[in-house]
Amino acid sequence: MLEINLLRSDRNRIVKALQKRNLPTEKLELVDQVVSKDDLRKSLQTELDQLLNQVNEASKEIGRMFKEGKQDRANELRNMVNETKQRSKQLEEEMKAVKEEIAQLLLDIPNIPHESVPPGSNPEDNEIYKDWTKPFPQLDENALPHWELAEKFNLFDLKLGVKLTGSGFPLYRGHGARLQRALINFFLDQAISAGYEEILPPLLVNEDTARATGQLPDKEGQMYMAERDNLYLIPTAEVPITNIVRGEIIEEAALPLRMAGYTPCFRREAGSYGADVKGLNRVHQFDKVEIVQISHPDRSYETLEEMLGHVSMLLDKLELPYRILRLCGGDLGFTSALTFDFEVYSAAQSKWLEVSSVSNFETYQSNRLMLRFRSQDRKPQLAHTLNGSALALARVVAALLENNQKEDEILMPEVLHNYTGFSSIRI
RNA sequence: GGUGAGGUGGGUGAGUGGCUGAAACCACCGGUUUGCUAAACCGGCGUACUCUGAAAGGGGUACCGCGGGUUCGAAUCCCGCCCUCACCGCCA
Repeated sequence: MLEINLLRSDRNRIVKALQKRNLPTEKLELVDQVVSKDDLRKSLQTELDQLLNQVNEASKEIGRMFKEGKQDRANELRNMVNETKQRSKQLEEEMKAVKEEIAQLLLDIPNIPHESVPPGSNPEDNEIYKDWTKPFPQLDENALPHWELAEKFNLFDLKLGVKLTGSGFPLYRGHGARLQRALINFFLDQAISAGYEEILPPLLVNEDTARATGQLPDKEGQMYMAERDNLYLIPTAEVPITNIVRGEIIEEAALPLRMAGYTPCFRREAGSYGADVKGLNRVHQFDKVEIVQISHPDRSYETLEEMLGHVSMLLDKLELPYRILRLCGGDLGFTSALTFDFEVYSAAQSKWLEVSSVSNFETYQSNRLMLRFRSQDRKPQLAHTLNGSALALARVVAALLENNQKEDEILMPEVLHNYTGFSSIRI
């Protein structure tokens, strides 16, 4: 959520920045609606506070009267207070309603794009922030896409996944399973040496948690739910990890907080069929190591750079061709101020696959989370939150398999040898 | 799942209807003292909203797990929920 005070004090800049997202004009009008609703809220607040003050004062007086034995005067006051209370009850209800309306409106206003976000409405307008300049892997004419390699080398089985669960739930086996485990460990080790604290969070979260990071109410349909217990399967480790600091006030000296965690991720992802969802390109369950930072507002863009560096380093070590995109206004996530996507080139499909998304949410998340830090002048202030995938496994695996295939084996990048226990996959 | 006890500020913990936004102690911050450190002493020390003020500040309201209720008045009484601990049951 955006802060109302910001909408109030910097209205024109915000509306202008929001235009980059290609919002329909009625969305832009929400800004003014929120502010005027909030004006109403303020005046109700003032009036209500005054009434309650009257009640409090009178109640004290009644106590005194009783002590002094002035029953009549006390009863008089009692009647007066009862009247005042009726009015204050009304006001309270009005207040509650107005507050809910404001909250609802705020939920519909996306984050303000960073000034560097390019205008544009669809993925073609994303800016190539860093392109791949070296040659792509040269494959044989009869090179196979990863889902065929999987069959040939017995690495994962989508049909078995269907048998056990349903489509989009891959079952990895043999070298395929070991490669998953190797990548997870590799990514975690890299995060730890970059100073992240390793977190192994719960995979199911309650409603409060899902709400605080914005999965509810907007993306309710994207999550699997355990209805009997009112719990949600996490779509990303971002949800439990960011919620660790929900409602906290952190000492400034402790910033930045660096946390990283491996979890499976569950996504319902209704819709969309065809080539884009073949093999491991898009699945309902996949593994991911997520990195999260809680940063000082003055330094959050340095933090973002640092995280980009971390993800680049991982891909360099895996020897995968990749490019970095700066998302345009139209493609930018609802809650993000600036997002960079990492795409890996999967040579047999001749396709760029998104393997990481690194974002700075500025105070948009922390405002909802009530996540603050104590600044030098002792005043609590909203912190900035950032996160990124480092990395999502399924598509990395797709690219590794496709790019490194030889006639009767698939070579593993050197950095993984100690993790996999093998340097190539053979039949 | 059953029974019992309990959830108070950063921590320990007092508080069973008005004088309690909350004692005391610890931690923390500022000061005095001191060659330095420590001790001692003095002072400060929650959050949100709101009004007022140029600001410093001052006033008000709410918050003692969460939500409702009783009452002129609730941390304190009543109801529902959540959670923690102990014992029993079950269990990787």
